[in-house]
Amino acid sequence: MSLTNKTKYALLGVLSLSPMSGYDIKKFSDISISHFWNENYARIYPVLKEMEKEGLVTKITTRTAGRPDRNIYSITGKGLEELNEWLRQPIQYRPPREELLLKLFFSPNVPVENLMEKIRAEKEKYQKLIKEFKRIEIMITTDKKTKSQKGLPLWLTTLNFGKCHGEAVIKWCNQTLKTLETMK
Amino acid sequence: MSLTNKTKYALLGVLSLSPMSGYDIKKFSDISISHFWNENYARIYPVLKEMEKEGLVTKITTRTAGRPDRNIYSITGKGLEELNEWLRQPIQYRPPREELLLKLFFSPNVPVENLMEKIRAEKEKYQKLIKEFKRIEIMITTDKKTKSQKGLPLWLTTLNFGKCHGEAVIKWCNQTLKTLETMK
DNA sequence: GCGCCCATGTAACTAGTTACATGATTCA
DNA sequence: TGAATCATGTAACTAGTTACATGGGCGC
Repeated sequence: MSLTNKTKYALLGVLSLSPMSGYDIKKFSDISISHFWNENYARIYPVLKEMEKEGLVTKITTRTAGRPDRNIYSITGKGLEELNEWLRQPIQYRPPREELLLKLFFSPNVPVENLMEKIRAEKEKYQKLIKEFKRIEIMITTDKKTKSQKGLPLWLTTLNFGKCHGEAVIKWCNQTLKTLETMK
Repeated sequence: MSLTNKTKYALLGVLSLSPMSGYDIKKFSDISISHFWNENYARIYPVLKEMEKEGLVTKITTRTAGRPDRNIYSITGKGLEELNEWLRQPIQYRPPREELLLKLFFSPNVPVENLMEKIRAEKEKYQKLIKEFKRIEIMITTDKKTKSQKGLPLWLTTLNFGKCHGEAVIKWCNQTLKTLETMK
């Protein structure tokens, strides 16, 4: 157990909900966890293969006429164990890389209007995101498939994180725009 | 101009404040920008060499008895130009990877107490950080060397980001702890 | 006819981390 | 006496991105 290959655990997490192909995993993660976690095909396919070797998942290939074959992966008992073991471990934080703050920090000679442009873009980005989070919240608390799922309270918790975080960023943007205004 | 090698721009940014050795850059960034940007020696030294080749910095080696040689790098006109060009570009966002949220999302079968432990740790982490930010704010607005610097208002802005963000996380932690309490 | 969707994958690359090596000096 | 600081660097590795290749089906 390495604990460092996070892609592995993300895939195990998705497969713990339902058996899926690599393609399905990508689509599912794009609509469910992409606001806080991202995976792409170039990682998904090789890692699925590795996991099969390790006995964490099993593969069944299905054929449909006129469609490419699908490799459906199911999580095994061993996979569930490894996932749960990882879930219980404390969070490992990675060094932050906030490009916006890095740029701001070194920008005393950049025209204030350019900085304000960036802050406005940031604000708009989060305004849209918050709307998106609200839409998702309504969707998953309404949809029959999701609203009775055991995971729902925790899913709402991750959405709430997005909301709190977004509101904080917008607040900061407003304060920063005021500060920049005085620097004109 | 690649725009993708962010380490390069971080180093140019630091060197735009003052000529420094790789070692100095590391120490400086650890105390000034490490809360939102991190660099380590294994990147700093090779990137400084590349930048010298590109004519973005120049190197002077100084000797002091009983000390290792120091390679002092100074930013050139070309380096300043490239830095400023980059600073004006819009922010490039990287795909998020929030391990805490990823774990939460897939944790319906993890004991609630374990989840609360994680949230409490997160809350404590940010409480400490906010204290640290306050300390830094007092320091840089008091210290003679920093308080009259042109960059000060922007530095305070990055600190304020940390404060807003930290407060939001703590708020979310409190709400989440309440939710988890009802799931016991 | 064009472009998107389905579906799997590889190659080549860039970014970033960890561990190691050296060796004198200073401080507890 | 042992740990930390000064100072530079390399090797080996892991993580992650971008671009490419394949080829039928389907909607506009």
